[in-house]
Amino acid sequence: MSIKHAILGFLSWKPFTGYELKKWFADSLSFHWSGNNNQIYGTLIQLHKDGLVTNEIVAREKYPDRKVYAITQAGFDELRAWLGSGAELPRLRADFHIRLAWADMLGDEELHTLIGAYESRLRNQILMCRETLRRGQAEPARTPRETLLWNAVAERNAAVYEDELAWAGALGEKLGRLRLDGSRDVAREDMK
Amino acid sequence: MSIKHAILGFLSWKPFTGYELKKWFADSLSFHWSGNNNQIYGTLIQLHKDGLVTNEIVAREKYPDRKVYAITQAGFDELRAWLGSGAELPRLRADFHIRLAWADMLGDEELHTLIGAYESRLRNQILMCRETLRRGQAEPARTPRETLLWNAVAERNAAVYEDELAWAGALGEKLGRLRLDGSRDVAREDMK
DNA sequence: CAAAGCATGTAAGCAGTTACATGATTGT
DNA sequence: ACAATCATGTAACTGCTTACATGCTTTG
Repeated sequence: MSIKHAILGFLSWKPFTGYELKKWFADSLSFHWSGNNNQIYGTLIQLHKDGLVTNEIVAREKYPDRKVYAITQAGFDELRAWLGSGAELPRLRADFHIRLAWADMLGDEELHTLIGAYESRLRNQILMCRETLRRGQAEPARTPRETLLWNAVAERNAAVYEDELAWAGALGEKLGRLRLDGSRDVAREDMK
Repeated sequence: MSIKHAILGFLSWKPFTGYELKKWFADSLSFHWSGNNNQIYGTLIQLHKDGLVTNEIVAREKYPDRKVYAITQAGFDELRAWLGSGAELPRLRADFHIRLAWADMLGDEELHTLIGAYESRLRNQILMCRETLRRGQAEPARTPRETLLWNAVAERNAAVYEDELAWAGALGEKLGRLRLDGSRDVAREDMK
């Protein structure tokens, strides 16, 4: 997977400038791209070379010129072919899980604090996702089916954070129980 | 996040060769790294340069020499410092979700097939995860707490695929319902 | 008057991937 | 005979990231 097809996707909707695409990527919580210039402008140049998009320079007073990109038939065909090809498995890249694998080096307090910090970060992210979802799915919304698809993706994205939060909470509790079942020394340490 | 700290983690357990580490990464379903040579051997060379590991060449009859890497105190300190630092948010990179965002171009049949293919891939992956979990958490298992942590991570990894499958199933149903509520033409198309 | 927005682009670098290269040994 | 395992390493590449560079305009 690369950002290429996502850009073609946006352009299949309507023409955009690099700057506008950048904002879409940067603002989206479901598409996990930073929206950095190098990648977007670079990919657009490549797509243009490959004949998948055309561009038109629109000069304006008082503001910089805009380079408006539009999808070509070849671009449309490429997008459609990609849609039909098999998707990769989803992949949760969770720094935190790698850390946990070696976290037995840490004391109970420290581990507990770490999990707590992770939970609070997750809670914050969930609030943002939920707020975005609540504020409406203005997005494309050209057909009921498209709206359903966009909402499903955004919903699933939020759910991943929520599930992760629930899992972290359950883990914290399990660790607490293990702590009680364990040595009295550990229990005493608990009282600071 | 990079593989650097995961390698230090393994070495904090006991000394390993690059070849052995490679297998750990390649075989793990929870650590999402391919276990390619370039990255592992390269990182080991870097870690050695930085004084975080030592290496000892062990010559053997009939087999190639082994370069056995061991963690140093500096490496241990680095690992511990990293563990204490804040973790990033988890990030589900799902090709399939990006595809769905533009899948309204596809016909009902085609979309249904696509979701079905994704579900079957997920089911397969879940079987593998569950089998690995069932066959026991031999892994490090030096303390009950470490076992708990490793199991929790593996469990969460499997759950992500299961949740994704449930979500995809629910999405398929929603699309089906929308289809019935929609035009008769679509319904007729259904009968092939 | 400073910050944010509009708009394009480049430089440098990190993390990770597949594939190549070598060569003995063991299992099917 | 062929494939897999043991074992180390390199080359070439993709995808993505932060930060830099420019310069005008609008908003706070």
